Amino acid sequence: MEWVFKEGVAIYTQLMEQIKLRIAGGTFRPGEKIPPVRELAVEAGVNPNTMQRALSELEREGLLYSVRTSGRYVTEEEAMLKTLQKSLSEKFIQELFENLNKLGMDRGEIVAAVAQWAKEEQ
Amino acid sequence: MEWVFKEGVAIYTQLMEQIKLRIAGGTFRPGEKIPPVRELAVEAGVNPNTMQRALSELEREGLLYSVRTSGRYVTEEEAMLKTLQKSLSEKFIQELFENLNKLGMDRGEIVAAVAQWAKEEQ
Amino acid sequence: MEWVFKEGVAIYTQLMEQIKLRIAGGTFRPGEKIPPVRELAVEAGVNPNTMQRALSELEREGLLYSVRTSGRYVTEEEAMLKTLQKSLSEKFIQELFENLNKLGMDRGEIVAAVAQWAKEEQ
Amino acid sequence: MEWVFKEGVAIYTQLMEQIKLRIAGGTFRPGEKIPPVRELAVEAGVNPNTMQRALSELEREGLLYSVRTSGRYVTEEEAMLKTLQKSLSEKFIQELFENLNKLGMDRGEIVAAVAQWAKEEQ
DNA sequence: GTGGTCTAGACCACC
DNA sequence: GTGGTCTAGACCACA
Repeated sequence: MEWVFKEGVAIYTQLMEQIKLRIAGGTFRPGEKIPPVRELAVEAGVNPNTMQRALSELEREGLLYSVRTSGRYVTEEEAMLKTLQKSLSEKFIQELFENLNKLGMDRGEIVAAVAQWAKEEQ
Repeated sequence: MEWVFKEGVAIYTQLMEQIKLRIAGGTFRPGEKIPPVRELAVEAGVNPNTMQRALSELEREGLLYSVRTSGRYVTEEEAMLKTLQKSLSEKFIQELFENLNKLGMDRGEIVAAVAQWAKEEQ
Repeated sequence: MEWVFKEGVAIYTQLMEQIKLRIAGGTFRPGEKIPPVRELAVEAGVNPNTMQRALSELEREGLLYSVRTSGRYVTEEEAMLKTLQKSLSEKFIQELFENLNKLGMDRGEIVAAVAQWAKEEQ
Repeated sequence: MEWVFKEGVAIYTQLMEQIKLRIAGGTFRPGEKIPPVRELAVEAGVNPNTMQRALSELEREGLLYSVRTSGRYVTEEEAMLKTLQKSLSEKFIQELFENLNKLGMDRGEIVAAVAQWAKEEQ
């Protein structure tokens, strides 16, 4: 995974997004331990405090929980993970519609184009 | 339009993307004159040289052409614009599939979700 | 107001408590602007980041809100402030009962002692 | 009992307070031997000299007395213990009034709130 | 070695 | 000058 940040958007927010993706995508599985703060910070090329903040916020949202002296773990609540997947996928789809709308495509055309793409690509 | 840049990606490349969007989306119409380099540079909060490079590259790609002492214009070649729209929309669609694949969705599910979204949102 | 901290309890938590007291006690009135982070930090003899964290948490709790480039303000929601007062006063009373229980006094004795104190002191 | 200290207040003073609480609360009973200095010091996570000072001061106040080669004992004078209990409880009550005054409650309200609390809590 | 906290100092956007 | 963010580096408690 490559970490590319956008200027003008708080880095810790973007870190949260990336980690959410890993959770929703199954790179970090329910109940599993995730790498220590410092390791994730190094991987992302970011100060440990910044990564710490991102993880703390995710903890507050209930996606992670931390065990003192042991590590951080992904929540085991299926409902929460389902919700996360749903919200992320809807976000992506919404962005697609916004972008393609800008290109002058209407709903029908977008749905058709997506279906076509799915059929053509191997 | 807001300009948000990604760290670690050449800015002129990102400028090109944004301008392509404006052309494909009709903000800059075929045959129309686009704002002067300096104006675009100020708007984007970027050095005029950087914007200049982005525009030159777009000229090389044939999307723009410049008329000495007059300014830069959007190409009038319909085919080129069609191609641009097509490539941009395919890029967006491809990204959608990549992202939703990460979330564990297969093609069928993605197409269904997109169709569903188009139906539900007012 | 003197700032005395307890070892073994996160300072930012104690800062939150003190500021809550000021809000509930009317030192910081509803809708009013509170002093800037840096000023409060100096007053408390604490790093600005620490005070910042305390204030951010209070914001998350809804007791404060911040206006960029202007300052931080106390919420105007009466209900929230009422709740704060209630919870603080109950906390104090509960602590009193705990302490006096340790001294071997039962409820009746405690209530009597409090009533007595109120009568005697000028 | 957990030992939590306040920064900016002499530790031996705080140790005295805690030990007074144990005496008044009956953890250390009249005439009983209390644990050796070193043990108390370890328990409190404090230098033995500091604990020694706290105990000496309590001796000066008459709450403890030491028997050479044997150890330290809690005083058996009932009057003294009664006084201690009284002063501690009054201190707690006074603090309550101070805190609730800050919240804008007057004496009547405070007494009422305390009585109410005693009635409601199981 | 883990998460958690704190400090010191810096930079940014906004007005 | 305001709030907000980020870095670098340090210390702590816990097991």
